Amino acid sequence: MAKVTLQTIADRLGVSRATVSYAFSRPDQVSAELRRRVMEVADELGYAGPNPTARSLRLGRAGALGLLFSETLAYAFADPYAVGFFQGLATAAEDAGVGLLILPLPHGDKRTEPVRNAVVDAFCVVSLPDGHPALDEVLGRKLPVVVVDEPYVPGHPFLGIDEPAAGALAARHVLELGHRRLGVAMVGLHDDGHIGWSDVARQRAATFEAMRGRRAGYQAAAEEAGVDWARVPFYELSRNSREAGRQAGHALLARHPRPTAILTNTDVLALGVLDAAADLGLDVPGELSVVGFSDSAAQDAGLTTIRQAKQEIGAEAGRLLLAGPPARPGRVLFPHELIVRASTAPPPPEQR
Amino acid sequence: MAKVTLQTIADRLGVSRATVSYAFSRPDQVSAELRRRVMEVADELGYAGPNPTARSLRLGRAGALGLLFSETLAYAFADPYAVGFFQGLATAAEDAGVGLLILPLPHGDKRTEPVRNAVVDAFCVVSLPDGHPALDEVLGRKLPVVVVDEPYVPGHPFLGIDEPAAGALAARHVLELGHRRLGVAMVGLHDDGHIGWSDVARQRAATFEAMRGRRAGYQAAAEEAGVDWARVPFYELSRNSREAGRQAGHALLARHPRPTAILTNTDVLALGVLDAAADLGLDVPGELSVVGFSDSAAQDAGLTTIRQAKQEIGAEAGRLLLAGPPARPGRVLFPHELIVRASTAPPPPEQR
DNA sequence: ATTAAGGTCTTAATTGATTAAGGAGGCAGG
DNA sequence: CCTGCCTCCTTAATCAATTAAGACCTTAAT
Repeated sequence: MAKVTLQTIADRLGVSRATVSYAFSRPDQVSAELRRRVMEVADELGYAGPNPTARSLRLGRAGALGLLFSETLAYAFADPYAVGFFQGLATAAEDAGVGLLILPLPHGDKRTEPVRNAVVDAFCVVSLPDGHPALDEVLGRKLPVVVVDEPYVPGHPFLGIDEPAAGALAARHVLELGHRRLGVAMVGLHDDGHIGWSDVARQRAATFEAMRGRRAGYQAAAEEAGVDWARVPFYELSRNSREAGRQAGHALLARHPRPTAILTNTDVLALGVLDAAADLGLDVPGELSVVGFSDSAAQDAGLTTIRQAKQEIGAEAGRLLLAGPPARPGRVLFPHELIVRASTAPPPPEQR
Repeated sequence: MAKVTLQTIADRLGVSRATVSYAFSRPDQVSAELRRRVMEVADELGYAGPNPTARSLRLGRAGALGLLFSETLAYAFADPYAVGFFQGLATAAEDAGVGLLILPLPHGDKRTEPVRNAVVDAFCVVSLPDGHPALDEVLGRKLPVVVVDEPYVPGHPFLGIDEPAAGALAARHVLELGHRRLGVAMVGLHDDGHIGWSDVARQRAATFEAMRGRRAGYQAAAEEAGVDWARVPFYELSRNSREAGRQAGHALLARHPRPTAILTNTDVLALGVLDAAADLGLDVPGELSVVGFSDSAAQDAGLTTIRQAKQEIGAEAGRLLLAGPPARPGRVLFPHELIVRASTAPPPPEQR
């Protein structure tokens, strides 16, 4: 019951290892009769087929794409946006017949061996904070890399949306409806677990590039409309969950004067804000407007949101990595659009 | 710019390859000075670090777990139950510092090379139909395997719930409330894309073992309560989506006499049935009771459902595969429980 | 009969590392 | 001075395959 290799079979049959290899991988190179006997002996010995690792080594292809998420996987898959992206990527991988190796980013510490030891042909990096050690590790592997959403790495393809523009689009929507008392709830700005109010300095210091840009878009649109951003209550979350959104909603809606429009970072958060509004008996959109982001969980709730092509981004990432070398570096920005549903309307008249 | 290996560095420095290997993997075996020079030259040559494939071959460990879903990945991740399971598994993998290699099951045909060539230490198989060729391929690899949900493979650990009991529990709940006019909407019985009514013969011939068992539980409970199962309208779906559930709901609710209780296979389907009820202006639970399954998307909608420990199952699967050999075969059944929420109530009095 | 062409199998190089065992040199203790 | 023990490095086996090139034999064409 020891290890069975090609050689074991070859010895049994008194032929060379090469012949057995051919019998498996190139049947026409071997007589039908011998091939039959090879298979017979293989079966008898319980041979598991040519060892994929050895094969990979010899062929120089791993047959897998490495995938790196910033978050714990358990958390990433709770986010409909991530799931959408993942579906796109998975489809591309499927079409190419390669696997998707999901790499863990160990919790707090910087143990990055999984990245160093990953048997993959290329990496797809999604939403890593600036300067995350795993990114260096990935770049050190000298394999093709594409980055999705953040951070932009000069010299490698980047896929995402124009975050400042998208943020501004969301903000401008409520501003144009006449809102002046804004509130913001955002997740994924920093990596430090902070939950609560953030001043402008902290907002600008966000370590996640995409969210930093999105927020800058909010601010730009607000200031363009004459709103003093420093006065806009800004609640930061560390988890993207409906419950977190509700918490932020309660915090924001307890302010005096109460915001008439709340911008959120994700649809899931927006749903939580809607919950908070419901808790307080506030009419949406009559007394409060809420805007989500991603159009990932917005439809059923009638949420106004920014739609981004998550699946397309995933599919394109896969294509770039699987189509060989000519993936030229630079940012590829995908379209986004404002989807107006039933969660936004002009502010009540008495609110100006 | 050719390939840089340990040997390249060794040659440059006039030392042996082994020394360079030690410099990377066992710093204490080499003088600090030499190690410094090794790193320097490695840097200079753009060495990407010890080749993981070669390393894997030599060490005999792949550092990854293979994961096989029956469905297209794009589809699997639309299912909250699958996501929950996956979270559990991912957490276990993360703790062990191994990756998760998601393998594509090519669409229609039986191209199973991805399974044959997967560089993994073990396989986790989830919800494959009876006799799926990929399963044979997996077993042929002679690696540790655990099967989740289906199909049971003698000689390998199996994780899941007691499906017939869980199905019976769901059915008995509405039967005990007094319902006699049942309707059923199920997905994932067959692999053939069929959508529409199914007679008992077809129901029993389902190729997915778990769903077959669950359905048998429904039937057993119904007959126990004196309901003629052959008369219970049974609508089969091929996709687990809210839209599919709505379609089934409309079909079932158009029957005369109209069912007063609808059992569904998944929470997502149940949500769709609720949509259909809303379309028809039916009061739930006043005029119609609906039961979901999995407690994966039921909470917000106030859905009565069967809760199963998805994450625990995933975590346990990971543990079994990563803890080495002593995973003894046999079925491990996880607990399930009935969660009664606001979607079930006694039938309206005039309905008997 | 000679040569060419196939068909079938073998030889041997190659893929890129890890690691047990051993050798050389330096230093301290007896 | 000899011995033993380190420290640092080398030798060489090993992991399990793939594949170009060549050897050998048979058959068919010229």
